[in-house]
Amino acid sequence: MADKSAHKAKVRARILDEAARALRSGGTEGLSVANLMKRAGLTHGGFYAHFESREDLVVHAVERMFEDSTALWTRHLSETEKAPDPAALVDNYLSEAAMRRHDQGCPLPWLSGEVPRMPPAAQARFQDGIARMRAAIARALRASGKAADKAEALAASAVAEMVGAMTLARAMGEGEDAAAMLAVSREAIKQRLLA
Amino acid sequence: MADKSAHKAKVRARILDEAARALRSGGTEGLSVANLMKRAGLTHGGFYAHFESREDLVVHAVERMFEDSTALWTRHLSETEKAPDPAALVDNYLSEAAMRRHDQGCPLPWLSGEVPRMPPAAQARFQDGIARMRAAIARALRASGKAADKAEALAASAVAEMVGAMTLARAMGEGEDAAAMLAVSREAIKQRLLA
DNA sequence: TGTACATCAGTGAACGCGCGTTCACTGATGTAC
DNA sequence: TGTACATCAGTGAACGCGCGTTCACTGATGTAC
Repeated sequence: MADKSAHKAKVRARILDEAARALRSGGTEGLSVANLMKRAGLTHGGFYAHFESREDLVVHAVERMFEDSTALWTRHLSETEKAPDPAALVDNYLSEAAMRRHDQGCPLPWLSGEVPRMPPAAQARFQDGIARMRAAIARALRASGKAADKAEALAASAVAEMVGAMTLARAMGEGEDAAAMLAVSREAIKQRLLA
Repeated sequence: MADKSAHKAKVRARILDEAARALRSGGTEGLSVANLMKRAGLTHGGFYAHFESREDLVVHAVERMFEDSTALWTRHLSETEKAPDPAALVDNYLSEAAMRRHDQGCPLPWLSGEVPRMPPAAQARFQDGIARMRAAIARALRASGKAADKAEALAASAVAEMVGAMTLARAMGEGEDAAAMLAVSREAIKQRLLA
């Protein structure tokens, strides 16, 4: 029985991984149950052993995307720095590598435009994810000596520009113009945060 | 004949208006030919007298959205100011009224996440729209005394934060938190632009 | 001015297709004795 | 240890539905004479 449920959890995780990938590249509407299950190496009927409905899947896939994103962020910080460095966060988030990675990373630039049309539970995940991202940056700013209220406002503004810049860079086709857009925003944000 | 083609142009415009509305509230996938034509007061078969395909419609609807947005912008400026004032642009773009208007305004916060999946011709409209928006702000900054290279970088950063802040505010549910997000970004951007 | 004809925007039935979901089933695995 | 039974992840055919697109048609309008 332990084996059986461990197997089930693994398969569920595989489905969620594929769902996250599909959501990033195709948006909410680009994810179909049949395609998803084929990519996970199963047939479509088996889907309902793991999720109540397609909507239920979307909610959990969004949750998973934020968990992955947070994990990536945390790992990157603990590998490179002792104390979280706001500038490193920004450079990492707005790197060209992050722009071109379509299988990992923060869901906001991919999906935030669709949030108002998502199921309420998924909307809640996004609102939570936005709040966590702001809090993480605010924390890093306070650790580097900023006053609490200044840190909150700076963090909110930084998150807005990071999400906007990444979204626009991808909309611009991920070429030279897009890379230049990222570079401009990296510098603008860091200048504000370190001032 | 003049009457007939004037009529056709009017109907085409009505279809495009409804398409723009549908795109804003439902994204690219939320627009169906049958629904659209019903809203325009026609039956679905007649669609192909006006557009080659659904894809062709999306391209023209995006074009129309940018035209509307530019017109709104221009009208607002000429009504309220002689010379374009960067601060007024920002306040206008990131107003709570703009956040809650779902039938007008800039297509970027609604659709920029979907651009990479749009037909190439629609992508080109977006890239053009982004460039125009940056150029308009840069022009206003130069007019208010900024050096040309500074103006370009400031404008790019401002556009990124404006699009990001509006997208996030809508994702946050358009309530108090969302309004606060807009207020923080308005102040952050204006401080940079006017410094 | 009046009549015959051509044009073409718009109608509505029909098409093939992929979608989310259901369901009777299979067969490997875990449990009870 | 060996056998009988229960569980349940996964299969694959089938469902009803809305989609984009096609097409034969209608009927109002504009043109030619």
